[in-house]
Amino acid sequence: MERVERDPYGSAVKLLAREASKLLEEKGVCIEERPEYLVSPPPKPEYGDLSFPAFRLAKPLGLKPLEAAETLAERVRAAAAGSIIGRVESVGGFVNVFLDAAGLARRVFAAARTLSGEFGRVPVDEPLRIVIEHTSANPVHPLHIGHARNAALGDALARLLEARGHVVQRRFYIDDMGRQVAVLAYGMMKLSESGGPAEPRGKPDHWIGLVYAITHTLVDIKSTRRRLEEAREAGDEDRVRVLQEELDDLVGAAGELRERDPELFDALADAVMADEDPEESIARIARAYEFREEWAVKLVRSAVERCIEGFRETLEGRMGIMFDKWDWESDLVWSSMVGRLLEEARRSPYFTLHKEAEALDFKHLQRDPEVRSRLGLPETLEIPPLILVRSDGTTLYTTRDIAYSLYKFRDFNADRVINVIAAEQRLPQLQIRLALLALGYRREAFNMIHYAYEMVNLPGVKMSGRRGRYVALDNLIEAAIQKAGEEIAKRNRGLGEERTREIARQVGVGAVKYALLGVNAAKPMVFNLDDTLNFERNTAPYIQYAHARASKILAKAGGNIPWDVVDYNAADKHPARRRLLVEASRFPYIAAKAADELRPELVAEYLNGLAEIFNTWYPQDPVLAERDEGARAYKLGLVYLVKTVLHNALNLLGIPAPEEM
RNA sequence: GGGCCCGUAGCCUAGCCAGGACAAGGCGCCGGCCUUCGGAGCCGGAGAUCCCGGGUUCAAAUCCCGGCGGGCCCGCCA
Repeated sequence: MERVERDPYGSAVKLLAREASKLLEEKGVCIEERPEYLVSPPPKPEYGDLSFPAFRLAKPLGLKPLEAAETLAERVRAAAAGSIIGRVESVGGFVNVFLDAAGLARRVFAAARTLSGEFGRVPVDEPLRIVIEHTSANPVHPLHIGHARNAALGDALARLLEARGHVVQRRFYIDDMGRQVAVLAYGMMKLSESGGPAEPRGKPDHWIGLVYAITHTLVDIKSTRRRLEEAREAGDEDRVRVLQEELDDLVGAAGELRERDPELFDALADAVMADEDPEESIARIARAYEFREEWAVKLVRSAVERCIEGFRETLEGRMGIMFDKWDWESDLVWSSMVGRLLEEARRSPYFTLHKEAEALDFKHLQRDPEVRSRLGLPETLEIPPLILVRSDGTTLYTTRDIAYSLYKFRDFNADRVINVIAAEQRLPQLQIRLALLALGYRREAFNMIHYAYEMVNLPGVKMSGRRGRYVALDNLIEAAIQKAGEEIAKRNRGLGEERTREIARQVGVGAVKYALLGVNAAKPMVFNLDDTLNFERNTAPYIQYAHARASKILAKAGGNIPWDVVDYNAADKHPARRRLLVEASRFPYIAAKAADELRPELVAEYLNGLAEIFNTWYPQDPVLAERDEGARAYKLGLVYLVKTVLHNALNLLGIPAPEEM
């Protein structure tokens, strides 16, 4: 049991790659740093299960392409004894490998059987301690679909890395020191002063979002009116026109907001309009909070806590995306961590004064060739000096983020920190790494990864948190669950109301996650709810359905598989059966690759392919009707393998796999 | 002005970093399959200047150079 091979397929890949490397090494040449990348499944089944383009080796070995392929094939044949590599052919410069299906099945079945929920985990030799910070949405409005992409990615990365044996910590950064939070707090203050409804109605973050949007819009209306007034007095026609347009737009937004809660809106409107200078009131709250004055702490924290409560309901409660730590930006400042960082900055050779403000200048640092190559800096990129402290003595977001970056390394004794943050934050993320270098934190700078993802748009929706124009993630998920429930009800097999609801939740949430994870993070995407809810191919429900079918076949067989009588020679007797075995065996290899390359979409793509192959196979090669005892046992073993892989792979993406649906 | 990302059938996506065997799937469209373990299914068909132009190579969707189109970023905002 302890000697079970976790990844037989991967071993075959490695054997092929190793023989190619050795061949080159013996000749004293070195071209490909990792020949493993050259091993791939060939385009046609008659070419075998694995192929290696041996043309590459021809020139360095001083051979003709066909000779090189034959030489390598010969070596692989010799090395293949006792492995799952069967026939090895040399065709047109390729080395094609046919796996021994019976041997492969024997090993993979044993692995799936003994490892079960752990099957697919291939631990690295030297596990790392890795922090993943993700989602970290501004706590002033509900989460939307963009945050969902962030959360789904962060969670999937964490799961993938854990499956690789790394020790992972998930953190959420609560950015409570920005102006946006001060605006929200101001709104809350005015609300309680005016005796308006000061307690959340409905989900707390939705309510907070409304208070924030109303307050922000009212404050903007007030200041726009004032500027309009000034422009009129100055007789600046063009400016008057522009401001008038802006004001009309704001008033329109205010109208929309009022419709959502007239009582709340009117209470806030009266209070804000009565304020001489809202901007100053907001700035006062921000300052008082930074200096930890009790009234401000109470005010801000209670508002932000409500919003966070809503976030947790959505992320942890609904989506199953859990966090280990919730870090408050304000704690960093109050704890003097930011202060100490500034001390260090002032002693740095890169410290400079930019006008009145304290700053770091990276001009010299970015010429360092190692810095350039490791951070991937383009030659001509001009990185602006990074202001650390305003001339009024207050800190900036990025300053605090530098302190936070160090904190993440220290608090968890981390080897690596991955920040899942929108692609538009590239420059500030780069500046943080440069700042760490400037302060002498090389290890941290080179081990902090910005995992950038592009925007998610909803068709026909222009989002604006400040104006309250957004589609909340809760509503999208709700729609997905609703639709899933209808589909389940259509099939109507007396699952019972509660069970139906639970499965609908798993299917709906899974569909949303899969849609977000299936596309490479570097691509901007349009989230089309109709497509997501289509539940056809290339969706989570399609894959979950295959899993449910597999589960059902096993259940009908009585729940246990007669492993003792499995006839492994049955593996090769049917083309679709054989193909399914090979594809299912690829899982540990794929999971390891997806983890090492931080690419959850590889798992998503793999899952879809496996489900498809399973769906092709089972109607043409029935399991339960099989008369031969050994073959039937083999097929049950295969179904078990597929079910295990589907389950575990979905789990890597944070998607549940119901037994029935 | 500079930098980064993206550009593959009507639409969406994989392949690009690590160049190789007829560019792989999905949606939509057309045609089949409910007498077989649940049809959220299966089988078949039509549909592609891989944005354009050069270059490197035995071989380019993939690498290099130059363009074009779209997105994002260049605040004492966050």
